[in-house]
Amino acid sequence: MARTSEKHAIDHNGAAQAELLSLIERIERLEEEKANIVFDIKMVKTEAKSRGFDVKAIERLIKERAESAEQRRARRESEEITDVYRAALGMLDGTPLGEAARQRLSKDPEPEDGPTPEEGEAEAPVQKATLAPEDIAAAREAGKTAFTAGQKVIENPYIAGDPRRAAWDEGWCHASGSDGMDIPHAWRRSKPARPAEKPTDDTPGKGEE
Amino acid sequence: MARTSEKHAIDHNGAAQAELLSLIERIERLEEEKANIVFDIKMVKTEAKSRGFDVKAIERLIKERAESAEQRRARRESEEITDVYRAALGMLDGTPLGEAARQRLSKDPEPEDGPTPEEGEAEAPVQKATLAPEDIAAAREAGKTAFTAGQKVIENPYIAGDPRRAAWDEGWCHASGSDGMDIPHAWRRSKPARPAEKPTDDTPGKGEE
Amino acid sequence: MARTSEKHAIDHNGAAQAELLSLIERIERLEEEKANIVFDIKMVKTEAKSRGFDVKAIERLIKERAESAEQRRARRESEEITDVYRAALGMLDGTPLGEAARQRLSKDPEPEDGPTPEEGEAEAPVQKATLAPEDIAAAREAGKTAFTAGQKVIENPYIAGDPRRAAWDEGWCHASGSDGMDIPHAWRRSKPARPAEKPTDDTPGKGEE
Amino acid sequence: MARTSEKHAIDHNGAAQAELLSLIERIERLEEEKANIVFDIKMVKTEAKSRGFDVKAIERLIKERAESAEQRRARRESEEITDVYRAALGMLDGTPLGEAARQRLSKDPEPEDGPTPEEGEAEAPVQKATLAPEDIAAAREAGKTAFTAGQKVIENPYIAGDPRRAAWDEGWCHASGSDGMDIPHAWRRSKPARPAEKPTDDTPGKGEE
DNA sequence: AATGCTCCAGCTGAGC
DNA sequence: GCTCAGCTGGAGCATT
Repeated sequence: MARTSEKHAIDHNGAAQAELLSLIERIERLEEEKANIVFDIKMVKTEAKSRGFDVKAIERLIKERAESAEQRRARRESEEITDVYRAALGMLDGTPLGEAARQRLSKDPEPEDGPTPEEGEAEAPVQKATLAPEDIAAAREAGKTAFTAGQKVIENPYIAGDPRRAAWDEGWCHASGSDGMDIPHAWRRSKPARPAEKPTDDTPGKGEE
Repeated sequence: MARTSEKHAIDHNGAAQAELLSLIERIERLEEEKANIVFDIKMVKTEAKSRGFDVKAIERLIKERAESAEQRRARRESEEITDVYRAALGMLDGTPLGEAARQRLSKDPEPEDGPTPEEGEAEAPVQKATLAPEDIAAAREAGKTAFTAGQKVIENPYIAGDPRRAAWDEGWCHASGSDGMDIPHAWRRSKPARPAEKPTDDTPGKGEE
Repeated sequence: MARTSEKHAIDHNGAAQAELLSLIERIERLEEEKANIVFDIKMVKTEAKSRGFDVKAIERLIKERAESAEQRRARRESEEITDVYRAALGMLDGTPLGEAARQRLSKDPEPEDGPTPEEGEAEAPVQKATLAPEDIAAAREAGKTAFTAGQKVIENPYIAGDPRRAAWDEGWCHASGSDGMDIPHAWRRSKPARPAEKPTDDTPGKGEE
Repeated sequence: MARTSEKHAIDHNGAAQAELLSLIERIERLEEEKANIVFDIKMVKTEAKSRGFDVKAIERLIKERAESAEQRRARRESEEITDVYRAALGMLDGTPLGEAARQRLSKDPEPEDGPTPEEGEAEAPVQKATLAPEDIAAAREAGKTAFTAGQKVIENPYIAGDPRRAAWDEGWCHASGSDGMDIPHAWRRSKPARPAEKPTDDTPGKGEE
């Protein structure tokens, strides 16, 4: 320990140790902060749960919100394809096709043959391209109005595949949230007695010829 | 196991070592087999990809097929709730509500007040309970017929929330697979030119007043 | 689009579905096999535990045994460095330096100044290079003899840093295993504090040799 | 959004949405902070690497430093047992037994037969219990002195199993760090090619108390 | 090609 | 006793 008289002994020699220690302590400090934050997150989730929200759903939403446009596109596409495959394997049981999968399936296999002129009939099956933004906006407003008028969300007049369907939904939901009364029941995690649970046909014969 | 008269060397002493070694070798053998299988799985996935399938979607399906009834129920519910929340936050942008979420939202907030008599109007919004299995089956057949007749999948006559909608879908899809021609284009992973992509406005202002 | 009567209808159409289903089922089959093996591995580990072995240690050994030479070298070096750092931070508390770290630390800081001729004194601190293989072998034999003579493993005459120290250890250990009686006590997981750990007999059936 | 005169306007309607959004945003905020910290940690590690430290070793040390006493004990024991097993399988090749494993192996197989009176001979194989703290301290000082006198770390006079061995090591290492000159060569990751690692002295500020 | 990063499943320890 | 959160280990993926 003697080591002569320099004052700067300690801050010079052993520089490597000091450096190492410094690095380690910096990391430890950061790890501690991180642990705090992780704890906070857990607390918020606990709170959410205690208020009746589905934490898993919240987590999924947060993930979606964080997605970049490209990631979102990729996820959407993958989900659509899953729907298509699911339909192919006869696994729909009870769950209708998602809209996007519907669109994908309805795509003409030989699109290069030209446009599909029969598009444009009855109710609303309109090509996205042919709809003006104001049509979309109108549908949104219609949805709001519908909610105000007491209509149900399932009374959306647009059929699947029509972009106005989504817009109407949004309008309805928005109105239900900010203009109507609180509709907490639909928001909460249901957990209603779990009436059936058992007699469900467990893992049915997957057989599919 | 003989272990008779020998100087008790190899088979007795070192019993612990032998035991240990045996255990380790058994595990190693199993690990090797496992590695082989993992490799095989990877190969199959590679093959699937090379044939144009979306491996991620396949993995999702395999997971679903392996689910127990309870797990399936839980997953479904969580997905529904996610939809509901997504709608609440105005994140639908382009994706209409899923059917289940629609049902959930349309549930009367005070179901204990009695049945909802106004149910039963126009097109097809029928309560699941009131539909006989033969109705479902009929819808399925109708779907098949519709496909044969050249109708598109988006022309499903049943509105969202009607269980026959899913049945019709299944019929249509089934027919499209086994009675129609092969429709590979819709099945394959699209990757079609990615026409837009471009100035993608990543993480747009999430602003939703 | 219809395309009705071709002969190759069934074996062509739905080809994509059939292909998809085939791929999925192949994967499922493999996954099942994998699950079986994973289960077997778990069983063996359970057995090992029930016989008093430390499963974590066994896993570590299996990993080491699977290592390539290069991986082994890398792991060793990283461990040495950890020792060196640990020493630097005064974290040795009770654990002496590992041999390798000792070597590393004893390396002359300025190796370019020339060889370190002062190497070769007293007890045994001999350079690896200067030791003939027969010296190593002799040390190994000495270890065996020492065990037979009732010496303890801590009576290894070679000092740290001498490669013969390891050889002697190996000889001693080998003798303790194959020439002596089984010495199970040292092999078993000690659990000294909690003397009885209750009459717990986890996974009971599993024979206790 | 109007929300003017209703009594149950802001604090009632849309309450669930607002609540949900609030929760989600709180989590997002925290996640963002967390991401920042994770990034910082990565940066520090990168810096450490660029200064020649072995990041993996640093991570290991941080983990050890964070361990509770019980965890530390458990880890130590598991490592010892690994050594013992390794020896049993003849995997020592080149690596002598660790001290702890040595101790464990030297434990009398039948401790219940009575105390081991032959303990206490020649050089230093002293029971921990019989060593006074001052003996340990003395060994530590001896280690320091030895370093000052130019001795090598491998010249530790205490044999394996003697607690003073570790103390001597600590003294030596401490002296090598704080009283000697910096001995960076032994500290650095050995990458022998890059002899100097530049005069890099990034981010010097970092308090060196 | 090799490395590092990220995600995911499976396991373990706590807590109601 | 059961669940559940945290964690470790591994596989896949992107990058250089």
